[in-house]
Amino acid sequence: MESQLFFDAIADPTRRRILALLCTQGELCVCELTVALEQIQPKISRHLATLKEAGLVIPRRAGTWMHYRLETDLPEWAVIVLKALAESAAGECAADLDRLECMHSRPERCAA
Amino acid sequence: MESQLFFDAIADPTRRRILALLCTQGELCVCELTVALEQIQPKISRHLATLKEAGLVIPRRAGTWMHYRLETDLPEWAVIVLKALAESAAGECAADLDRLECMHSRPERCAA
DNA sequence: GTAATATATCTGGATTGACATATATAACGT
DNA sequence: ACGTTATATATGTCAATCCAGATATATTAC
Repeated sequence: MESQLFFDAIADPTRRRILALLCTQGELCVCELTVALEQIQPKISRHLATLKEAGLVIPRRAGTWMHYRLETDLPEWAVIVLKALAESAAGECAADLDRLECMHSRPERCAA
Repeated sequence: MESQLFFDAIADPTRRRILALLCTQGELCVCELTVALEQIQPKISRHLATLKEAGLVIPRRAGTWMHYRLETDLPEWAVIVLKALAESAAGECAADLDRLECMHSRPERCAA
C-alpha cells in the first residue's frame, strides 16, 4: 500500500464519490456508477482503474458486467480515512444514492 | 471547511510531512521545517500558505519568526484523517524528526 | 452483431519546483 | 532617531510536468 497512491486516489472528488458509495453499497458495477454519479462511462471506468491501481477496489467480472467493491485488506489507518471520507461526503452523496436506488434494471448481484 | 481544499492539501507528500510533524511537535517555525524536511525555504513557505488557505494551520508571528500550528477547530472527520495520516507517515517522517531534534539554535517557543 | 466496459489519444488547466525578488523584523553603529 | 545590514519569510514568474475531461476506438462477453 503506497500511501502516495492512496492520497492521490482520494484527492479527486469523483473518486471520493465512488468510494463513498462503495462503502455503503458493498459492490457496484460500472453502469450503476454512471447512473448514480451522472458521469459518462469512460470517465467512471478510468477512475475505477486508478482506484484499482491504488489497491483500493477489487474488480469482479460477472458476464458482461464488471463489479467493483472496496478492498478489505488495508492498513488500519487507510480504513479509518475511508470511513471518515464517506462520512464527510455523506451530504454531497445523498443525491448519488437516490439516483442509484431509483435506477431501473440494475444488474443482478449474485454473490461470487 | 471545504472538503476539496482539505483533500487537495493532503495530496502532496511535502505537506503531509509538515502536517505529521505539526501533529506531534505542536508548533514549528519555517526555518525548523526547512531543516527537518531538507527543503528550500520558499518551497516550505508556499506549502504552508496552501495549508493555511485550506484552513489546516494557524500562523503566529513571534518577532522575525513565523510559527505554524495545526488548526484545532476542525470537523471531526478531518481530525480523524489527520491523525491517521500522521500514523501512516510515522515511518517516513522519523528522519524528519531526527533532523529537527538535532537542529542547533532553534528559536524560542515562548507561548503567545 | 450488440451491449458493457476498457483504453488510447488529445487538449486545456492546474500544480510544482527553482530562482529571483520583495517584505518584515531585529540589531547595530552613528 | 536614522540608516545600514542581516536574518526570516513571502511572493512573482517561468518552465516542466501532471491530471482531468472528452471523443474515438478496442476489447470482452453474450
